[in-house]
Amino acid sequence: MTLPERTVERLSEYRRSLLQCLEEGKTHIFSHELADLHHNTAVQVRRDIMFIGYTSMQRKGYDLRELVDVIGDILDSERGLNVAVIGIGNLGKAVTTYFVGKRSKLNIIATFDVDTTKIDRVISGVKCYPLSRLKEVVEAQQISIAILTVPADSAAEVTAQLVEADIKGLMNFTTVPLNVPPEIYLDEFDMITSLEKVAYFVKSPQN
Amino acid sequence: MTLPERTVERLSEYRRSLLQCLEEGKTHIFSHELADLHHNTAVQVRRDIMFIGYTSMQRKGYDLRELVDVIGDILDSERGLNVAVIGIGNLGKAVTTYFVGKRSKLNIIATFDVDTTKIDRVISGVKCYPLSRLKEVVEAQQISIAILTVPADSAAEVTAQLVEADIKGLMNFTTVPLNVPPEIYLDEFDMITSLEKVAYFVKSPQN
DNA sequence: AAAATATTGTTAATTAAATCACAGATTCAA
DNA sequence: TTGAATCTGTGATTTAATTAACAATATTTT
Ligand SMILES: NC(=O)c1ccc[n+]([C@@H]2O[C@H](COP(=O)([O-])OP(=O)(O)OC[C@H]3O[C@@H](n4cnc5c(N)ncnc54)[C@H](O)[C@@H]3O)[C@@H](O)[C@H]2O)c1
Ligand SMILES: NC(=O)c1ccc[n+]([C@@H]2O[C@H](COP(=O)([O-])OP(=O)(O)OC[C@H]3O[C@@H](n4cnc5c(N)ncnc54)[C@H](O)[C@@H]3O)[C@@H](O)[C@H]2O)c1
Repeated sequence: MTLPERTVERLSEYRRSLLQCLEEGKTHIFSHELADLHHNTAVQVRRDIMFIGYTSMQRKGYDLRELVDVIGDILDSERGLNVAVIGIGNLGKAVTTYFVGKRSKLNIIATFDVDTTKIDRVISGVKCYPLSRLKEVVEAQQISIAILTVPADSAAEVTAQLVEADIKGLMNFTTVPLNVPPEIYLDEFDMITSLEKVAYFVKSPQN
Repeated sequence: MTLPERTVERLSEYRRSLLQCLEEGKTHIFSHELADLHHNTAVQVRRDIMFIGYTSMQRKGYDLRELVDVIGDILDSERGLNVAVIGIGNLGKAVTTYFVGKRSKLNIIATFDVDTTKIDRVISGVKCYPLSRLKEVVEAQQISIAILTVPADSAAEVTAQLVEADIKGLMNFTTVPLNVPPEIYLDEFDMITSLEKVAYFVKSPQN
């Protein structure tokens, strides 16, 4: 059984808050507390947790450590997944720098570019390969996820190469919608849309 | 009447494709063509367009120019909205550089930081102010939207200042969920969640 | 100019997501 | 040790979003 997309997102968000609470020395949390940390209701939290089959200590709230582990069992791959960043410009660099070392189960282990001045450079310990070696490196290093940060006008072409290289999941930062076969999971991570949405709701408030 | 959030997002996406088609010299587009460009069905496209009250030339498809204008009437504010980027590190810099000059109705006109070495520096023509002048500058320059790219551990505090400065909309790039009063529109633009979602669906494919 | 075709706009049906409502479990207070 | 209070887990219900179905209309073909 696969979970609803929104539930997966919320679980990822919950986990971060839970880890934060653990660091602060807490051991348990109530559904309404977790709800308050997110923009969410206690029922929704309980429903999400029900989905993953975890049950709490009655009346004590959820055990933070246990819940974090259960979410990990759901979200993470046991051996972790390897990730590559394609196009190491302003955004690609920021993303790489930021992510390296953050999530133990998602490792950025390679970057790719066509700019010869960037090739072989190392950013936060991650080496930049020429795009021409994409397929070879993806295979050798078992990379399953690509983060696409190339210019919009090469996005389609590079995506074709990623498909060819047998990538399994793709997070698209560019502003053009991509086309991939259905077995590849694609997330359109679109800043312009999000900003325009904010602008719309600023202009036309809900209530 | 305000539109459903998802419809607003799709309209923003459609517009970009429509502008692209215009540049390529096309004048009309069918609902199924627009659907194919996005990950979407023709019915959904027609429904979205119905929402905004535009009707096509029967059988000729939608007039690109007209449709772009109608979407503009819905999404854009007549005089445009002013935007500030808060925290001009790796990500803030990338975002600022990228957005400046892109959308005519959304203008990044100021950035803010606490790092004295960054203050007064100009990035892509946009000046960096000390955060202490936030309220003053927001008011003077009529800034209504903030893009938050400060470190996670100062996010809450800076957000309080943004609320105090009477910002109307907020796009949060940090990894902590924020709390703002309900009249402020908040978009949690969360890369970690998106990447973890990709990882989950790579691990557990849908079909 | 009749028939076949293609496309929209919209009502109705379906599906998915969120919320309500409440029984059961546990704790606390007296 | 009874009763009130608190919190979870979940069936039932509601709401929201998507999809199906099709009449209406314009265009093309014969
Ligand atoms: N910077 C942002 O905040 C931002 C916001 C929204 C969208 N985007 C999108 O993200 C993408 C990257 O933005 P950026 O600001 O980092 O641009 P950039 O120009 O700084 O970086 C692009 C990088 O891609 C490399 N590149 C070019 N063609 C390539 C190819 N075929 N294969 C591999 N690498 C290639 C370039 O050498 C460069 O290093 C763009 O598509 C942009 O639309 C960026
Ligand atoms: N870089 C990424 O790709 C990425 C990805 C996901 C999330 N994020 C989040 O975005 C935020 C920024 O990331 P980054 O990589 O650009 O970090 P960064 O350290 O490069 O930049 C942070 C900037 O904020 C400034 N700053 C610090 N405190 C401030 C304050 N109180 N007010 C104003 N400015 C302040 C710093 O001087 C610095 O210029 C972080 O919260 C991070 O969690 C970044």
